Amino acid sequence: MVIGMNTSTRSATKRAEILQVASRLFYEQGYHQTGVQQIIAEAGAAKGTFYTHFKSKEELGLAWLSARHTTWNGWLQDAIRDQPTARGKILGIFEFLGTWMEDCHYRGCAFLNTLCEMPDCDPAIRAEIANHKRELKELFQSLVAQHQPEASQADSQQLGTVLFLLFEGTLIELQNFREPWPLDGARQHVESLL
Amino acid sequence: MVIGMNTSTRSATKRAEILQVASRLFYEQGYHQTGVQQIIAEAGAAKGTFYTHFKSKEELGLAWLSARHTTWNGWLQDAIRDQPTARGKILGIFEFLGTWMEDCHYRGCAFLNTLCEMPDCDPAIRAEIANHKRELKELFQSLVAQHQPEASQADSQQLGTVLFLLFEGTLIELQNFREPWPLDGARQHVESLL
DNA sequence: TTTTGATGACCGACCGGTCGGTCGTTCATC
DNA sequence: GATGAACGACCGACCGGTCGGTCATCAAAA
Repeated sequence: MVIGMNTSTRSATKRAEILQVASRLFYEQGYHQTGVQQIIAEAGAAKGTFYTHFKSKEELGLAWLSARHTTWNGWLQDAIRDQPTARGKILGIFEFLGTWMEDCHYRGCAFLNTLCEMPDCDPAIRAEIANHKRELKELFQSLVAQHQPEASQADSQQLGTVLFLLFEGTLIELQNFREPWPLDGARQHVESLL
Repeated sequence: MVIGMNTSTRSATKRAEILQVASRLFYEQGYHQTGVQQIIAEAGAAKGTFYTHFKSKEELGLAWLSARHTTWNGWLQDAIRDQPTARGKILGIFEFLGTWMEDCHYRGCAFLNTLCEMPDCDPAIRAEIANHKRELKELFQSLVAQHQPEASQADSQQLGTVLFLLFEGTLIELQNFREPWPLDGARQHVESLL
């Protein structure tokens, strides 16, 4: 029993180690710039071990994005959980951009980076990216609906969409310019809208 | 004289052919997904010819973005030139997104794609990308200033920044979802702002 | 006017290295 | 003995880049 757990633990650990190292490298260097050899070297695994856990590099990429979705949403929820109002939560999402950007490893959104990097990738990867962004858009829309309960659903969805698009634009331009003004401009506009 | 011109013409043509083919492939497949071998094969050139005209693949990438800046700005100017008012021009920029997206080869913004693809690239490439976006932001800001001559410069710059960020978010989400709703949402918001 | 030598665009074989992926083997666990 | 995780040598293809050489052009020498 205990030994059996050790076995599966070792296996699970190896797979997890590979995934963890790959996640860091994919994010920091990009998917195409990161080779399987580098991943296994830094994870201390052999080539064969890699391919017992992942049938291809692309499947590892998909596992990375899938895990990243959970991780990133956790960060976001941590950042806005303590905000009592919907308005505070919406502004908190933009504030979160600021703290995230200050991270020395900030390299923008993993999903957008992958989207831009892989024009004709596996449909499963495209779906993972679209799903991540769709959920974020719907978060904005539901928060707007909370903040403006008297508004029509169409109006809430419209404003939520705009906030989402503004967030995405801010995200990408923070990555581009590495300066705080996109966030300042977006924050000010959002405050005036709500 | 004439023969001399033929010589330089032939050279210029070869270089131009390589650059033209590379521009298409870089945009459609991405920079890293496109190899020098494929470029020269489709351009009908030899490896050595490539390296007489470009000292490296990266220099070709820079030449691509530099030319793309001119080309894309030309498209944009063509799209908004006939608009008599600043408001019309601003809305025209967003309309331009729609016609651009309908292009069967639409793959988003070459500059953002390259930014996302190359986290630690040549500073000259980063500068080319930042410059392209800076000019677009300033176009929005100057159009806002024309549209609201009574507003303070700070207010014009603020609104121009927001329009720019909204444009960028729309751009990237059109690429992501390949659906018209991001553009519809952005257009509606811009109309209500102006 | 003809010959010659320098120039440089163009060519394609070739370089070392890396790519993603396979496979036969070892070895711990049950 | 059976199972399967872990290993690492190995595969062909491709990567960006180099290099020796051909040939057309053209200015200078004969």
